[in-house]
Amino acid sequence: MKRTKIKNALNSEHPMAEVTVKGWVRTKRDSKGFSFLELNDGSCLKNIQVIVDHTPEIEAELARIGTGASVSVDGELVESPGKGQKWEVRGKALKLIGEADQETFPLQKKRHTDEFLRGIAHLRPRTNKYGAMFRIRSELAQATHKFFAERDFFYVHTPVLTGSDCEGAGEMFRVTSLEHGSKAPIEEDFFGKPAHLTVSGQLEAEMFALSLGDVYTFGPTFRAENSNTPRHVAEFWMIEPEMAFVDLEGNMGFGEEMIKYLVRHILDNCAEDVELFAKWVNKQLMTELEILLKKDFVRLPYTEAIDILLKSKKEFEFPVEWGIDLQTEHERFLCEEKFNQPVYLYDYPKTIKPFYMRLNDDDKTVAAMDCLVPRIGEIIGGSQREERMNVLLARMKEMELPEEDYWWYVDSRRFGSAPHSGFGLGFERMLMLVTGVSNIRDVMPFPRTPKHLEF
RNA sequence: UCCCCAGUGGCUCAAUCGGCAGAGCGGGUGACUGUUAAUCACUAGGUUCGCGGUUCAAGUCCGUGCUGGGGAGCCA
Repeated sequence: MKRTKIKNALNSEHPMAEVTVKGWVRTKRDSKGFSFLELNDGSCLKNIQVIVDHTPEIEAELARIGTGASVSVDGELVESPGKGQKWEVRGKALKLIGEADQETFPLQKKRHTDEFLRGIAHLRPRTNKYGAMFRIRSELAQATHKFFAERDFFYVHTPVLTGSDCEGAGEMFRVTSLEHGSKAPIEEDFFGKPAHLTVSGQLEAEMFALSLGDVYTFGPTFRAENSNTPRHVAEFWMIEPEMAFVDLEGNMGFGEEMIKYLVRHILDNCAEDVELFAKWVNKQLMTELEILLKKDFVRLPYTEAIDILLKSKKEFEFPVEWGIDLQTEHERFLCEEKFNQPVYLYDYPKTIKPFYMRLNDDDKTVAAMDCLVPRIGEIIGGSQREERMNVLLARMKEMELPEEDYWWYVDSRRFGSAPHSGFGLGFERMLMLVTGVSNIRDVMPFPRTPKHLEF
């Protein structure tokens, strides 16, 4: 018989004379003459309760069934006479599919620490919390595409492999098909020149914004930084919209609209899973998200931010003056203490920002923007791009970038250039925002961090 | 990479001043005719992260390495 997903069985409007459910046993409770099984198949947070009488055939199966085993149950869906659930399955036939040895199966019925579960990342989606996490992750990805589709954006697949080794100041992963330790000249390597994993699809996305209008990329991104923090991983997913004929203000407005849309979508579509996080992970979660949805994001020019920091009379480890790159302590003060809500900082000094950001009329600042949210820090980083070819070339020269490596990028300004803007939004940080989880390693199926390439 | 903290049974933790390694949960066995992290009884389970040192004696003190966590830096 066709399998009914537990989610659908639990949401059933009426009893079912014949039903088959399959899933993993969360717990088994034996009595004389009958047993209860709690079954979860991942379709939703809740388990379905199965009751089976101890016929000889069923008893033989039950003897080998414990927490973690996968089973199949044929029976009927009936209203449960017990408290705690509406429906239960009265099992007629019970079949063990995959045994789980109780002596060595690492998941128990009790709560485990996140640290322990990280060590068994291959099994943690079988827990309530991580099951909920990865259902939300899936929904958040779907919502991202939905958001863009509803606004007539095109989804662009920018390359993961890149040939420019000066794509950014960040450390990049080298890609090669040569043997380790090979002394062969670079010309003999696969591409005949140094190849790396992408740190951003932005430059390529810009080419498509200047042809398809509104586009976005959504894919994996790599950073070889030796970072050991709860906010950094070597491989993560980034959403990067790029929009033609949009200035910095439009860019910030769009980012705010997007964050609010995604939060709203998850609250509306993953209520049960989110509730788990609000209850067990972060008690302030719902309050935080309500504030985020209700208030307009603060818009604060960098220069004013420096002013606020100077006037705060707060002792910072890193002294504040105009021109510095803001440190974590500064960002936290502004976002969590001063405003306690999402804050856009914009118009940064050109000296601390990359070459492609549009130079403002003051000749000192560029049209950059960062969106900071409490608890997470930077969730969006973006800018209006420099569309004036002569200014762009001057900036590249200033920063000693080899023009020839960017010939195609400069070409987009040579032919039919237009104002355009975009930003990058860290997908995992967005997940941390909606779930209240504080370590990025716990919002990814198999996180990659320095010295960790297990699974 | 730097600073701080931690590592004891499968998991979460305890162990006084350096003096017999323990509990709860989980596992196993049994009891129980509607359980809900079921309950009750019995039971097994230890290289106290590795290496070296101090000491009559080290889970405990010292050195070192590894692992984990937190903070910072790095970070398109």
